[in-house]
Amino acid sequence: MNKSTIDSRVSRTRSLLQNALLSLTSEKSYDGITVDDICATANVGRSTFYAHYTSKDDLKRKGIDGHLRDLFVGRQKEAVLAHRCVPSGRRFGFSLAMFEHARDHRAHYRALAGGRGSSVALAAIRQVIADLVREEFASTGPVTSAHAPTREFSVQFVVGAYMSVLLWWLDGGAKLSPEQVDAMFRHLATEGFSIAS
Amino acid sequence: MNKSTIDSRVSRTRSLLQNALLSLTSEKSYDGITVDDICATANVGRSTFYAHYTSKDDLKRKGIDGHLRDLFVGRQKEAVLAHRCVPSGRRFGFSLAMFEHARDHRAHYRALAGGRGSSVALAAIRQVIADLVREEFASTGPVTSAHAPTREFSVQFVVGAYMSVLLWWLDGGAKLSPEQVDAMFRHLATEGFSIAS
DNA sequence: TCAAAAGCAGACACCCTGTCCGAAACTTGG
DNA sequence: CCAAGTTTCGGACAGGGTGTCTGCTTTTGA
Repeated sequence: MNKSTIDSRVSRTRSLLQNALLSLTSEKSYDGITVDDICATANVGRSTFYAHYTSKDDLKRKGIDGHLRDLFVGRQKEAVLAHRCVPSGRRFGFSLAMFEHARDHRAHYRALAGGRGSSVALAAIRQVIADLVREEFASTGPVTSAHAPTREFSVQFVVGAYMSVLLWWLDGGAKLSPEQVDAMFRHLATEGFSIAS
Repeated sequence: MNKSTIDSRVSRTRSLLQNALLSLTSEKSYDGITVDDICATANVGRSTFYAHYTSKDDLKRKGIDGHLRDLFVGRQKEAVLAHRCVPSGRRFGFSLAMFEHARDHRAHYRALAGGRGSSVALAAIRQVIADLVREEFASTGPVTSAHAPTREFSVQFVVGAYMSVLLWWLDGGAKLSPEQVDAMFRHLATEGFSIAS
């Protein structure tokens, strides 16, 4: 049997488990969900669960990774491409794509990152963004300035700001368009609050 | 016996438990700490624990309430005062005071906000900062710009960035001085990542 | 068709939680 | 100082979740 092809049973099981977790998350808090709950909802044996994932967090993490990959592997290419085609013109190329994606999958985001419990999901999303930012900083070179913020400091700054406005935007119902929040974010990030009145 | 006076054994026990949780939080993640760990560290019987608190979270909550009060109610006044003394010259006046405060009470912050889990404490701290920022924006007037970020958007942006670098700084052992991180934060916040090479 | 891969149920040991109890230790008012 | 009232302690207990393992059944794909 070819190792590279995935047994249909495997993908079926994983899909069932992922969906089960997703649907359960909208019913109760993440912490309150047990592996048993997930298996019962998915109609999958508990031992089978552990044959695929090492823990509940693992399931969630892999699920998020997968979803984010879908979101980005397709999208990000565009975004990354966009900012690379205009290397000096468009910083934070991930921004717009991410906002759009968040709006399109608002329910997902709510379930995974919403409320307060699921710190795992938030951390995962944060991780993805942090990687994107680091990559961008690496390609555009470090920020040169008088006060010389550390590279990592800059990353934390941007990621924190981004996550904050992203969640705020979603919690508020995403009334502004992705383009609007993207513009505002990019403006503050590049220009800052300079009193250049 | 007067009900209002507290048995010395009671206050002793509670203090021991609070301190135990505090010191344990700097060793391992909050989730990884068990009631047994706390009791062992505090040299308190497990049944005694449950005579005072209903759960680990209860212990944390009651501790946070007390500590946050101590930490902020007194200090916050200073911080607010500080930025009012130099209203136009120094944006984000809370920044330095907050960094210093965080360093001085690092153990406390770790325990209260450490890792990522304890959303309760994080939310409380975040709230305090958000209020300070809002107040500052209100006094210095809105940011005028082409892309016109919402007032609240700006608040979320700054608070998110601040919390992010604050936690990053603390998690890394607070090796940089408060003055340094303050300078870096203020620089990025006011100037942004403008490519003004 | 048939061997390999995956699924399943259930048992197991382990850990953590929260409750309860009686005995021992302590605090405090008289 | 003493005795009553409290608190603490340690251990036992049931309940529930975790993660592993095993033998058996089903499904897959060549």
